[in-house]
Amino acid sequence: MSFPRKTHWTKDVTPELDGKEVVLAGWVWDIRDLGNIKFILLRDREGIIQLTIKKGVTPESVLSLTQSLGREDAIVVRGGIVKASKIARAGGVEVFPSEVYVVSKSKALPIDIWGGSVETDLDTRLKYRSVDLKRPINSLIFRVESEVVRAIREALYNRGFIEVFTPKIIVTSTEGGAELFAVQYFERVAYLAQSPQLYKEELTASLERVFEIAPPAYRAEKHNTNYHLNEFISVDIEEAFANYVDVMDILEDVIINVYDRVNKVFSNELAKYGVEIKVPKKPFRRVTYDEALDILGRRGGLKINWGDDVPKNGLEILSEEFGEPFFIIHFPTDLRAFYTKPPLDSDPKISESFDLVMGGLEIASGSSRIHVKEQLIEALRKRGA
RNA sequence: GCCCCGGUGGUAUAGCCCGGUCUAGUAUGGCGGCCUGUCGAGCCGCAGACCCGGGUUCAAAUCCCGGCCGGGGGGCCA
Repeated sequence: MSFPRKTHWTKDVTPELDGKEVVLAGWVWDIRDLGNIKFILLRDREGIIQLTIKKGVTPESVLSLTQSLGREDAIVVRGGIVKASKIARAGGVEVFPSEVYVVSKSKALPIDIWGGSVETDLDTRLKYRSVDLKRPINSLIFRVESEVVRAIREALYNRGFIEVFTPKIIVTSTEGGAELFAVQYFERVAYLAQSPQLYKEELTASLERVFEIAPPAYRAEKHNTNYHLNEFISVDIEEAFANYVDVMDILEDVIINVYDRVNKVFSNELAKYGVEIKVPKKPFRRVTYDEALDILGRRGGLKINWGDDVPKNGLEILSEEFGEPFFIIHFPTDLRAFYTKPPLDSDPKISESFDLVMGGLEIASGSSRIHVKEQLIEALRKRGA
């Protein structure tokens, strides 16, 4: 079957186009049939618009065709735009179809995607994931994710970084810590990369500033929380001729650009779900590890031994204290990866390192790297490598 | 792996403690009908379910045992 090419997203059909003709395409979200007048809500990726079918106005062929339409049928519609003050939905615009093409009929859906009184269990939703993704909130999540990644790239390209892609099937651990997934690599065993870290460091020796949005990184840990995954998208950057303070500065730009872009593009849609974006301001607060422990001990009633990592509830207390995103800097050297550079102020127990914390979560970490070969070898020896 | 909780139409649930009144209730979705301005549309009608196996009992959705599946907590981990 042939049908005309889609000319507009539903969100682009605005009252200014009153009297114009458009071709829309999408899925039947809902039908309200009042007999001689019928309203079809058409959904595409960008939103929902109302099609109005009216006896005496709509052509007979369209009238009879729309009799048999059902929810989630895929259709293409040619029609005229009419500015309508009475309708609350779809920006006060309705479309009177002159032609309707049914691309594909839908069966009854196995789950509720309309967000009424029935909330489907996650497990059932995942079973019918392609249907579940029709829910507007899910489509929004994917579109925001895409914008976030675009904003990260934008900020980093502006800072002179280039994007690289490192191997994901590797022979051994690149960073230590988390367990690796083993995979059969022909006649031998290989592992899925947990981090692009060491590749990144090698790349700076020629390309200076690189980043990778790893698709994805793998950690073989049997954790079962909503903030730990076995497979996740990581953003890694590495810069030559720079230290941890320079990197925090870049990170601030990246974070602010992400919030700013998402706010500009999605503030209206997010408001429907009660989400309001606050764009953080530079510079982010920087507290030292020692200060953080002190604050937690005095105001949070949380005692942490020097040398231990700040636990999750500690980060939550500090987030409450500071509100905005903040850095914890100068972690104990032994707490960080072997390539992290000590000493700070000639104290080898303290490193040039930072964590970025937002909303009680550690969302990024970084450090100056050791650039003297002998020190690197020494650091590896200390860890028993 | 450990502790706790649960599995009833497509979906989400009530009923289970205290077995019979369950011919299993409700909402939503589906199907059919009515309505020329709906927007969580409304109204009328129809179809649709007790996870599997065993046991107790005159009688099991309901009680007991086993299995399978799912949820929550905590542990490890970023």
